[in-house]
Amino acid sequence: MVIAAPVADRLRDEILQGVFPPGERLIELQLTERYGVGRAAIRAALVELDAEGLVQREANRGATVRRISVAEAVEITEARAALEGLIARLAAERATDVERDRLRALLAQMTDAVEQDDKLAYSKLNRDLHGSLCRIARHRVADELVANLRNRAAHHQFRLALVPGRAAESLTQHRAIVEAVTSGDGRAAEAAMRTHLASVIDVLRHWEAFDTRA
Amino acid sequence: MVIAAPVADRLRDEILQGVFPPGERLIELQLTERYGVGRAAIRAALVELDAEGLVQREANRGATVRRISVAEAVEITEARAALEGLIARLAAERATDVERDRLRALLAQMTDAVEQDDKLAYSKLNRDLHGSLCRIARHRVADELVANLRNRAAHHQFRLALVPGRAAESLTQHRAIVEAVTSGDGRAAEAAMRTHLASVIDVLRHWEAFDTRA
DNA sequence: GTGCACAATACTGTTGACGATCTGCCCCCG
DNA sequence: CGGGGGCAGATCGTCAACAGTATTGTGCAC
Repeated sequence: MVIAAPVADRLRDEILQGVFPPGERLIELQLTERYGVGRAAIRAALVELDAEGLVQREANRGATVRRISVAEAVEITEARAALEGLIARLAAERATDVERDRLRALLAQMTDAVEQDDKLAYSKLNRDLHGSLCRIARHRVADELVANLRNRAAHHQFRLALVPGRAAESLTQHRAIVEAVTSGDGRAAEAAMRTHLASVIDVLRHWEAFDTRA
Repeated sequence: MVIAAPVADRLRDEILQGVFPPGERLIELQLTERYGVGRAAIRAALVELDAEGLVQREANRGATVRRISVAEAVEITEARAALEGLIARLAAERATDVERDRLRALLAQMTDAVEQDDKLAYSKLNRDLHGSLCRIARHRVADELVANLRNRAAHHQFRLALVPGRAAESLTQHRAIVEAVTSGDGRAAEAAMRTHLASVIDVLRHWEAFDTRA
C-alpha cells in the first residue's frame, strides 16, 4: 500500500511475531537504533501502523502495541466473515485449474498436519489457505482489508490453534470450503466460509465469557 | 482512529469536498502555508491518508490525490456490500425503538427529497441513513471500514446521485432496508442492503463499459 | 526543425537540535 | 507514617537547515 516503507514492514513483522508484545511501549529512540534509521522514518512507520490498527499512539505519551480485547477480536472476525465470504464466492467463480489443484494440495497437507497433531504447521497452512483464496479471488480491496484484519487479531488466532481438538473441527470446515471452491459453487463457498468463521467466533465468545468472569 | 491529527482531518475533508481533485499534487510546502503548521505535521497527515487510500505517495515524487478508477469503485462497493450487509443485520437485531423511529423519519425525508427532485438533499440523506445504520449496529470495526470505503469512492457516489431516475430506484431499495431493520428482521435487512449495493454496482459497471469504450 | 546534453529549479527525504510535556521519585510538611 | 509539591529524567512534538533526486527549461549540434 505505502511505497518504500521498509521500516513499517519490519516493525509490523516483529509485532506480529511477538517480539513486541501487546501493551509494549514503542520508544522512537530505541527503534531508531534497532533499525538504524532516523527518528522521522520511525515516526512515519508508527503513524502508518497506527492507521492499520496495530499500534496505538497517544499525544505526548508515545506509541504502544495495541491490545486487542476478545470482544474486539470477535468484531474483527465478524468483519472477516463478511469479507472472506465475498472472497470465497469470487474464488469459486474465478479459480483456474492450477489454482484448484493447489488448493486441494494445501488441504491434503492440512490433513497430514492434523494426523500428526502438528499444531504449528497446521496454523501456518491455515494462513496459507486463506491467503491463497484471497489471491485467487483477484479482489485487491477485499484482500487488503482481510489481510489487515487478520494481522490485528493475529495473537488470538494463534491462541485458537492451540485449543485441543480445534484443528480437527477446523479441518472439516476448510474441506467444505475447498470443495465448494474447486467445484465452482460460489454460494456454497461463501456459506462454508461463513460457517467456518462463525465457529471461530463461537470459541472466541466462549473465552470472552470465561475471561470476564475471571 | 489516530489521536490528535487535526491536519489529516482537514485535508481529508478538503479532498472529499473536491478542493483537491483526484490527481492533484499535494505539495508539502503549500499545505504548510494553508494549514499553518510545520512540514512534519503535513508529512504525518499524508502518511495517514496514504494508509487510508485517499492519497498516493511516490518516492521522491511527492503525494497526489488518489484517482479511483471505476473498476476499483466496483470493488469498493462489493466490499461495502459485504460489510454493510453485516451492519444491516446487526442494526435490525440491536436497534432501539428511538432509533427505529429515527430511521423511519429519515426515510420520510428521503421520500420528500425525491418528490421535490432535490438530488443534493437526497444524496446527503442517503449518507445519513447509511451512517445511522453503522451507528445503530454498534460494531466499531465494520463501522470504521465502511466509513473508509465510502470516503474512497466518494466521488463516484456523488456522480451516481446525479443519474436521472436513480434516486427513485434508490429510494425503493432504502425503504426495503428500513422496513426490514425496523421490523427486526436481520436476514431481510442484510439481503435488502446487498440488493441495494448490487444495483449501485450495476450502474458503476455500466459506466465502466462506457468509459473504457470512450 | 529536431534531438540530446546540461544546467537550473522545485520538491522531497533526512538530520540535528530545541522546547514542551509527561512520569517517577524524593523531600518536606502535616 | 502518609500525602502533596517540586525536581529531574525521559520522551515526544516541532522547527530550520541541508542533501538528494526528479523535472523542467535552455542551448547547441546536426
